Amino acid sequence: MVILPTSRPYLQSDGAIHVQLPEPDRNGQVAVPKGDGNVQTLNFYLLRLHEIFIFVCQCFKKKQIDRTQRHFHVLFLFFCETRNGLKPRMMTSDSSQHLGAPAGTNYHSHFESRPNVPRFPGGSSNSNRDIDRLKNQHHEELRRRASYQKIYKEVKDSNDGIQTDTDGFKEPHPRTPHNYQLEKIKKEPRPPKHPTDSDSSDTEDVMTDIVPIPTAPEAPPLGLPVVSQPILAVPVHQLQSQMTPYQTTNPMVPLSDYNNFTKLEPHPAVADASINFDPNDNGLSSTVLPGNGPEGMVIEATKRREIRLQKNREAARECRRKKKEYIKCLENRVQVLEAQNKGLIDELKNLKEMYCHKPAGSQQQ
DNA sequence: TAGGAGATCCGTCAACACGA
DNA sequence: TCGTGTTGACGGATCTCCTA
Repeated sequence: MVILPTSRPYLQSDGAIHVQLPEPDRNGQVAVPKGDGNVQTLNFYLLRLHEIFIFVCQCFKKKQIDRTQRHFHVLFLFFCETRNGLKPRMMTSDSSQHLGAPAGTNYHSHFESRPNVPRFPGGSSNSNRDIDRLKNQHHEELRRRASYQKIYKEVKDSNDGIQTDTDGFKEPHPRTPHNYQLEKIKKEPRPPKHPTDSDSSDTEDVMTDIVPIPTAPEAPPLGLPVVSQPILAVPVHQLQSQMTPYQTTNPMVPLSDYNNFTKLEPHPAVADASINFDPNDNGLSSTVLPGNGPEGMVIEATKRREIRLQKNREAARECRRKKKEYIKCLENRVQVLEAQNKGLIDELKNLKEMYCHKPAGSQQQ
C-alpha cells in the first residue's frame, strides 16, 4: 500500500497540535498515488489518526500539553468519524489544521453540528450534500431490509467477535418484508409507477453511484480476496442491454405483445371450471375468443392471469435487482471493515510497543 | 472453431404476510 | 376471505470461458 508522505504532528507554542494533512480534492477525497482510492484513503486516515494518537500520548507522557483531555476528545471524535468511513470534518481547503486550538476556539462545533447519520467517505461538499443524503437514506433502507437478514446473518457470523457498533450498520429490525415496505410507504409515499422512471433512472443511479466505497474491479485492496462477482458491478443499463427486446424497449408493453414471448399455460381455475377448455391450448387462442358466457370467463381469467404474470415478472426483476444491490453493499462493507480492522490492529500493535517498551527513566514519572 | 462446463439471467410458481 | 406484494426455488435460455 502506498502512503503519502506527510509531516508528522508537532506541538505548537500555544499547546495546539499541528497536523499537516494532504490537500483534498473537490469531493473531499485525498489523492492517493495509485490503487483503489477509497480504501486507501480510509487507511490513510486511520494511519494518520494513529500517528496523531501516539503523538498525543507521547505529549501527555512528557507533560508537554495541558489540554490533553480536549485533545483526546477531538481525537475521539475524529476516530469515530474515521471509523464510520467519514471524511473527517477537519479537512478543509486549508491543509494545515489544528487538532487543538487556543482556549476559546470552538473546535467542537465541527463535530457537534453534524447530524449523527452514517455516511460514506467523499462527496460531502455542499453541492453534493443532498445527493449524499438521498443516497445514504436509500442505502440505510436497504441495510435494514429484513428479508435479507439471512444474508446479513451469514456475513455477521463470519465476523463474529468484531465489534461494529460505530460503523452505522445495525442489525436489521425483526421486520417482515411487508412491514418494511409499509414503513417505507408511510415515510415517503411512492410516486405512481411510471415505465421510464421507476425502474430505470432511479435504480440505475443507485446501482452505480450509491456506494462510493471501492468495488475492487481489478485487484483487491490490501491483499483481500475478491468476494464480488464481476457481474455485480455491472450497471443496470448494461444488464438491460442483455435482456430480451420486450424488456429493454418498454416494460409496459401491451399484453398482446407479451403473448408473443410468453408461453401461457391453462390457469387452474379455468381448468376446474369445466368449460370449453382445451388442455393443449396455450392460452393464446382463448384471448381472442369472441362473445361472453363461458368463453368470456375464459377471456377474463386469461387476462387476469396475464396481468398477474406481468406484475410478478416485474416484481421478480425488481426483487433481484434489490438483492444484488444489497449484496453489493455487504461486499463493500466487508472491504471497509477489513480496512478498519487492519488499521486498528496496527494501532493496537503500536500502542503495545509504546507501552511495553517504556524506557527505564520514564517509569519515575 | 466446435462444444462442453459453469455462470448468469429471466420467467414462473408457490408460499407467506398483510391490508381492505 | 380476497387481492396484492415479496421472495425462494426451479428450469430453461443465453453468455462466457476454456480446451481439444
